[in-house]
Amino acid sequence: MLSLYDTATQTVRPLAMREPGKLSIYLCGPTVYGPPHLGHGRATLVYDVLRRYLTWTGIDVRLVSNITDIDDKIIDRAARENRPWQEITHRCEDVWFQAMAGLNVQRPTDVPHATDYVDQMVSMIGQLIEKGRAYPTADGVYLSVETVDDYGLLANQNLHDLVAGGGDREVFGAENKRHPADFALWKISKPGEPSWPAPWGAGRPGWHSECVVMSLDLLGEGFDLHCGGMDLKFPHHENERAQAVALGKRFANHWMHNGFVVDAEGEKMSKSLGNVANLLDLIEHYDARAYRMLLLQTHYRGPVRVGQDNIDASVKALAGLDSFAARTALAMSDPAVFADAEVLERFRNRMDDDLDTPNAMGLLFDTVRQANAALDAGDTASAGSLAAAVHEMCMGLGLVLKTEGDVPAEVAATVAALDAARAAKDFATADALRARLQADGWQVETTKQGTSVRR
RNA sequence: GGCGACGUGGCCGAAUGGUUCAGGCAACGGCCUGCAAAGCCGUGUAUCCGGGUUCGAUUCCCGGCGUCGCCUCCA
Repeated sequence: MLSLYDTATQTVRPLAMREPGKLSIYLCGPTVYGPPHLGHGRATLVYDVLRRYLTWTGIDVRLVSNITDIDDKIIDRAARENRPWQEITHRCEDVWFQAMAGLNVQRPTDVPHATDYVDQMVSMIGQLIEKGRAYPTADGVYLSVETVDDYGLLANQNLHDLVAGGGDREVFGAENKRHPADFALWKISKPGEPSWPAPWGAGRPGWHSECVVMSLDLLGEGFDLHCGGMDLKFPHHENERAQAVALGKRFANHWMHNGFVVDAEGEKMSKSLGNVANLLDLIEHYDARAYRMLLLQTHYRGPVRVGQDNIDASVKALAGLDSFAARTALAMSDPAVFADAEVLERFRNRMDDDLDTPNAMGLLFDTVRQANAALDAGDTASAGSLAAAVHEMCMGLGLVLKTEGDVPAEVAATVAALDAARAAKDFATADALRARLQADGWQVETTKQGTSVRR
C-alpha cells in the first residue's frame, strides 16, 4: 500500500481508496496559451510515474486531468496577435499532447475542458450565492473566504497571516471585495471578450472554479487524490477546496504536490522570472527518457535543476541500461524465467514509502550490476531472473529500455562485414567499419559472440 | 513580517541515534578485449557552523549562517 505525503495533514499517510482496488486522481492540467516548459514536464512525469506504479501494483487508476482553455492569458494573447482565441487553445493543446507523447506520458483517462463546463460552473456559483457564501459585484462574483472555516488549510496559514503577507501588492478587484482574500468565481467580460451568459452578467469563469466542478462531476465527492505542482497549493488548490467546503461537499481525501524545477542559481523556473526552458527543446535535443531518468533519481518533493551536466549523466546511465537490456535479451527469452521476487518486494517497499524513486533507482542499478556479474559468471538462470526484475521495475516506472530494435539492411551488412573482418584478423578493416557505424550514430559493441548495434 | 523546505564526496542525489553514510555521473587501478566499447572487481574524496541531549548525532533539540519557496500570474 502506497503512503504519500499529504499537504493537508502535513504527514506521510496511506493513500486510502474510496473503492477498494480503484483510485481516483485529479491532476490540474495546463492553461493552453503557450508552449509547455520544464515545470510542466516535471509535473506530468511525476504523476505519470505515480500512475504507472499504481497500475503496475494492480490498482485500477482513473486519472482526470483538465485543459484550461479559457483564461485571461489566452484572451490577452489572442488580442495581441489579433486572432481567434480558440485557434490558440487548440494549437497549444496539440503541442501539449505531442510533448507528453514525446515524454512517454500516458494520456489521462479523462481530459475535460473548462469551456465544456461553463454551464455547470454557473450553476455552482448560483448555489454559492444562494448559500450566502458568494456575492456578485459590478465586475463579477466573489467567494467570501471568511465564511470558510478552515480557509488556509493547504497554505498552512490563517486568513489574517495570509493577507498580512500581501505586502504592497495590488489586490485585484479590491474596491469591490468584502475581504481582500476573496477570489473571483466569475468575471464579467468587457466588450469584445469571450463570454457566456450568466444571471450576474455575461462573462467567464474564474480559474479556481473549473477544477472543482470537473473533479466532482467526473470523480464524485470524496475522490482519492488531488495533485499538481507546489505552486498550485495556494491559491489554486486552496480556493478549489474553499468552494467545495462552502458547497458543503467532501472534496479530495489526499493532496499531493511536486517540487519545482529550478535554474542554475537555484531559483524557481517561472514564467514571471522569464527563466523557463521550453520542454520541446529538451525533447528535441536529448533522449526524452533522460528527463524521466533525472526525475526518478530525485525525490518528487524536492527541487530539481535541469542542466546540461545532469541530463548528460542521465543519458549515460540510460546507455548503460540499454546495453544491459541488449545483453540480457537472450537470458530473458526463456519462458521459464521469473522476475526475482525478493528484488520486486524491495522495490515495492521503497516506492510505497512516499514514492521514493531515488532509492528505487539505487535498487535497480544494484540489480543490474548483480545480473551483469551473474552473466559474466555464466549463471544465466540468475541473470535471467534479475534481468526480468529490472524489466518489471522499469515497467512500473515508465522507463523503456532499448534493445536491438530494427536495424536497416545496409547496417546489418556492415555488421556482418565487420565480424568477417575480425574473424579473418583483418583488424584494420574491422576498425574502419566500426568507426563508420559509430560515425553514423550507432552504439557498437563487438564481442566474441559477434557485434551488436543500437541507436 | 507570517508559513514552510533545504544545506551530505568533483557533480547529482538517497538514507540513518551506533559495525565500512545507497545509487548515478566523473576520476584512478586491475580483469576481460586484437584494440576499443560494454561488463566485472577494487580505490579515493562528504554529512554548513556553534552549543545541548546521549555511552554514542550526520540523524533529535536550541541558536547561528546560507540557499530556496509560498503569502492571490505559475506545473
